Amino acid sequence: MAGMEKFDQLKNHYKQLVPSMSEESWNITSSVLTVRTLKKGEYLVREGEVCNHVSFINHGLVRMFHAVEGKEKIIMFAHENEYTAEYQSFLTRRPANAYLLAMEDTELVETCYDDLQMLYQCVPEANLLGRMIAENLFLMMCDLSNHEAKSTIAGRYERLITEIPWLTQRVPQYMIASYLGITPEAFSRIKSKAAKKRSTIPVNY
Amino acid sequence: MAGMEKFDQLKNHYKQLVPSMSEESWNITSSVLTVRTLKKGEYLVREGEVCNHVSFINHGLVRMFHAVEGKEKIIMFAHENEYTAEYQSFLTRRPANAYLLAMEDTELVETCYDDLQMLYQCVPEANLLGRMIAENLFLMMCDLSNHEAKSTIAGRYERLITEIPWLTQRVPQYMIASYLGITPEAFSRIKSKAAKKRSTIPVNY
DNA sequence: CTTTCTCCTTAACCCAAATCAAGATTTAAA
DNA sequence: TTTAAATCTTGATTTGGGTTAAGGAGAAAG
Repeated sequence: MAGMEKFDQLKNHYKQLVPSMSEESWNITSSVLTVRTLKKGEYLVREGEVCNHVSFINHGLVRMFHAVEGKEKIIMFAHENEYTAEYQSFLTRRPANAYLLAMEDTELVETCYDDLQMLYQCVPEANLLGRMIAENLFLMMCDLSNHEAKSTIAGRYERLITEIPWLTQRVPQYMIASYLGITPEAFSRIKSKAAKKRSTIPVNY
Repeated sequence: MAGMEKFDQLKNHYKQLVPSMSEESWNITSSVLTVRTLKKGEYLVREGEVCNHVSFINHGLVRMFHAVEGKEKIIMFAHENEYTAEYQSFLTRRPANAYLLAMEDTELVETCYDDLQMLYQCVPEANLLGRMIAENLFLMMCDLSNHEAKSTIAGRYERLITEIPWLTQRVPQYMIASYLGITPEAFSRIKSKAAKKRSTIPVNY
């Protein structure tokens, strides 16, 4: 079947989570998958719409954000081999609270809501898989909340550049500022202070 | 069996989530449940420990908080007929980032990690149940994050007193302040302003 | 090569909330 | 009931980050 290889990344991901998954279960699963491509700047989901798909990112980069008083507050970034969705809306079937936007040309492998419910009924491994995906999403939210609660902005910045170095390569700084919950100006100040602190280490004349 | 009725609340909760659950599945499940009672002020989990149980609250009240610079930042409250755990630690088997503390004398019905994994293997409905619990936890985190992102402190306070009125009855205000992410002093001022605003409604002389 | 965006930086000023401090009020204990 | 502890309120001061504004550097487009 044409384009079958587009599901390979997702298949690998499934096999990692559930090594015991049968070929038959995979065949049923893959029969409801669809590929979608987005150009840089296109929306996956808009606030107010019901999010009807869970998407696995083959390649590309997506950001999720709230629009608050005309400005955007970025919640998260997602990239290759990760899932993305306004999963709250997807689960509750209620309008999304956030936007999802492709920041680069992006290829997705998607499952729609009804098909996923069908899989939960028909494929024995699906609930296990669904549990692991929900658990992972939950853990991600925890990490987010932990970092926001525990660190100063400066500390969170230090952590970000060491733990997610690719972010600073692929994302402009004003978006990182939004992700940290501050203005670009404040972010700029913090950066220069941090740099100054580093250079305060004693130097020989 | 002595104390069997202590599992009734949890059984009801399961039946609501998974009406099709068989008696046999319930019997296997209940065989790994244990009851624990805590006095007011006792810890369920301390930061740095691995959280080894998921707990269903029969009665009582629990708070979860981060310790940051000697002060506590409250993440959530949990009460009767809700689950509580440092679920991030429970899932990852890594040290907890937060404390869980009984704020009243509390009775819990618990499952330990190994038993739960066994249930996932042996009880067909368990993965479905586990998925629903993880999804619910995820949705709760989303709500939390949404409100923090979208509302002013004053707005979040208004929402709190209308949607969770029992909180103000059972929890001192300085803890509600911590939950909202502000100091008790700031909370006091916001409250008095909000009260003043209400009394500004035209009055006849 | 020059122009035009887009993005980043720096400075001056402002404000909401933190901090510091002192009382007042409520609750629990003795 | 009196005392002690915990909680809540109010005021004065400080401060981190927001806002506004203006200039600079890079990348893309012409």
